[in-house]
Amino acid sequence: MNKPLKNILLADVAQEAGVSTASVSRVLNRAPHVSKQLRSRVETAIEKLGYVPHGSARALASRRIGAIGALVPTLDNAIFSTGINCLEQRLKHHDYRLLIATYRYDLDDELEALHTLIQQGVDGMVLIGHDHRPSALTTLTRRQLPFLTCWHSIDDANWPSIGFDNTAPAHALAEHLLSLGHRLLAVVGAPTEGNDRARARLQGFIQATERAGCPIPPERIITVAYGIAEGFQAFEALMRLKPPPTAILCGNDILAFGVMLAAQRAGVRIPDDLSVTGFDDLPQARFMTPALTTVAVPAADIGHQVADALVARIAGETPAHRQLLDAPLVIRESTGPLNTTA
Amino acid sequence: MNKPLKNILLADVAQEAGVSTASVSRVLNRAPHVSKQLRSRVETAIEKLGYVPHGSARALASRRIGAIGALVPTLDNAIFSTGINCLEQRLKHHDYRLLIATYRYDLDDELEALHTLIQQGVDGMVLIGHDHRPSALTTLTRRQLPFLTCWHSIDDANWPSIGFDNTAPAHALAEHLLSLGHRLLAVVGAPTEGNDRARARLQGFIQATERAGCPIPPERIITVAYGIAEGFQAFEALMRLKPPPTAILCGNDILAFGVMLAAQRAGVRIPDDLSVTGFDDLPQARFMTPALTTVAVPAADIGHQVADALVARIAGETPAHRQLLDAPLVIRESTGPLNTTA
DNA sequence: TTGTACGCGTTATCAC
DNA sequence: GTGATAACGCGTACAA
Repeated sequence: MNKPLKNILLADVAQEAGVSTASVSRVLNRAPHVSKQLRSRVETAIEKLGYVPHGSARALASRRIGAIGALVPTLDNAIFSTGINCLEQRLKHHDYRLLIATYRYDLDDELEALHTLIQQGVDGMVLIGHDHRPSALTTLTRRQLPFLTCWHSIDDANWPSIGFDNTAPAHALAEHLLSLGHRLLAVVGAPTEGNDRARARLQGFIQATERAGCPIPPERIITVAYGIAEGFQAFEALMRLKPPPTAILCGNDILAFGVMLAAQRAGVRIPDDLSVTGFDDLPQARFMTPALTTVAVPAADIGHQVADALVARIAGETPAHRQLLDAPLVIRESTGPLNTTA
Repeated sequence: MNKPLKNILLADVAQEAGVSTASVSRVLNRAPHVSKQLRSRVETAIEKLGYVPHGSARALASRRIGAIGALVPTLDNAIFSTGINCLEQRLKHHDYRLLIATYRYDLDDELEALHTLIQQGVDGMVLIGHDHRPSALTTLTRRQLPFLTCWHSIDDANWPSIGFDNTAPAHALAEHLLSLGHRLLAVVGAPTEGNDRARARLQGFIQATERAGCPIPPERIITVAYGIAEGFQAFEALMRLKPPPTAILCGNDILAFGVMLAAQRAGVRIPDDLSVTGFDDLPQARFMTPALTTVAVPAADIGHQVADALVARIAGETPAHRQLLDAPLVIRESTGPLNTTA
């Protein structure tokens, strides 16, 4: 059963089938102008010998590796892993593999990982967001490597993108709270350094409140790392303020869950005593008690569309430079009118 | 700034530095017996020309691609994405890239993906669990490809592994409930086909209850897909039973969250009216109200250790064939004594 | 439609 | 220590 100490090469298949190596290669690559008989003879030879093409040799000769690279801040964030999951599945349909690198929101690490992936010879690259080291762009364009950014909506001639507006829904969320009568708002956001999405959301919150003549003072805007525990602690910090906020805008659902769970522990009723909003619409959001008001981020769609568009670019096509997906507000029960009887 | 229409090759570097291509290659690969001066001359030439090694050519000549493959059921499961995240980070330290393929618990897909990754030329392979098509093993061993399985504890001479016991903690969880006086137990488990971990956990539940003389009848063991919504619905189905269970054992934390949130909605108090257990210890678990009793799965550790061990195997070493990590019970507040006053 | 022969960019095996 | 040069395994003009 344990056959090949010596590897079986394309040449062996050619010999077995009694044809040239070029013909075998043609069969392998579904080239046109191959007679039925030749094809079947080659195929049986491949079957018989258990031949498997050598990826690297193939890549070297064809200048195509059959894999694309993805640079992701982290996979330890449900919304990213969902997107990547879809991206990979879709790429598989196009017969592309996925090479992943994470950089934990450190743009220098991202740049380094970019170089590594390019060196590996990826046929295309996916990056998250709009914040990158300038030299990333230089590298990408100089190499003429097809690439795409996602998760943001910034209109930039240099960076083709498939994403959604982070600011507008954030703005709408804040307006929603204001319209419910809330004036004592607070924000629990993710760190904005190297993270344009977090920045865009924060700006949405700030703009809406300033425009309404009720700006959020800096001490009511706190920045914490991604995590339930972080949201939990943020709630505690905010509720120590005098007076405590009547509504908390969170930069993402996980932080919102942390806030909600902390409130539950503290006996603070949502939305009666406190309104809370998230951003992402993770599966949990609608099952929380109360169900979380949030923004539905099209993570799966992005994964699919990025795969399609990037493959198209690799094939030499030029799909839309910028593509905007919908990220609708989902108003649920975690937000309610200001309780004036309290 | 946009230099190379013509790619810069190793030969160009050699010429620029006035040395042979062999020497450049030696410098690149940190080979011994290279004089300081030659090294620095080559390095400045590389710098000056902005040379980047060609991965495929390198792989072809060296028979080493610098990437390992991972076959994962899905990334859309926090516990896997956490593990993969750590795996990737650790691999990076060893200067290896990560090629990912998902198969949605379909073992035929897994086998196909295995072939694809092998064809890509990965230097090693990571698989989840012990359930695989037999021919996967044949392929792996015939190719003499270093590989490792994880997340399970099955002692099998064919499959080296780094994992944890799924059965014992499940057993302990059930015993914990029994010791609290519960006799009307129910199980919400994940599909067991092609998933030895789910099967092992289920067996733990069943064994413990049978041994205690209080077996769980089949209609109280329901199988649902991974997801909050699925757990939610499972709760509703189980509570329609006459009599309803007083404790529910869930196959993973996400299902448990679904059950808890459904209970909350239904006004069923946990643990007073119903005890609930999970499995995984996701970050949320300790923040739920009440905090979830569960089993802490060492996802991050597995990621790290798998990376180290696989790299060691690739380097020709033979680390432990089977390595067991701890998966401790975490008793929190979602389980309590049987309420006899109800 | 099929075959020949060369090129892809490195690494590795020799000599020196 | 360093330099020629032959692999590495396949794709693809070009010729037939």
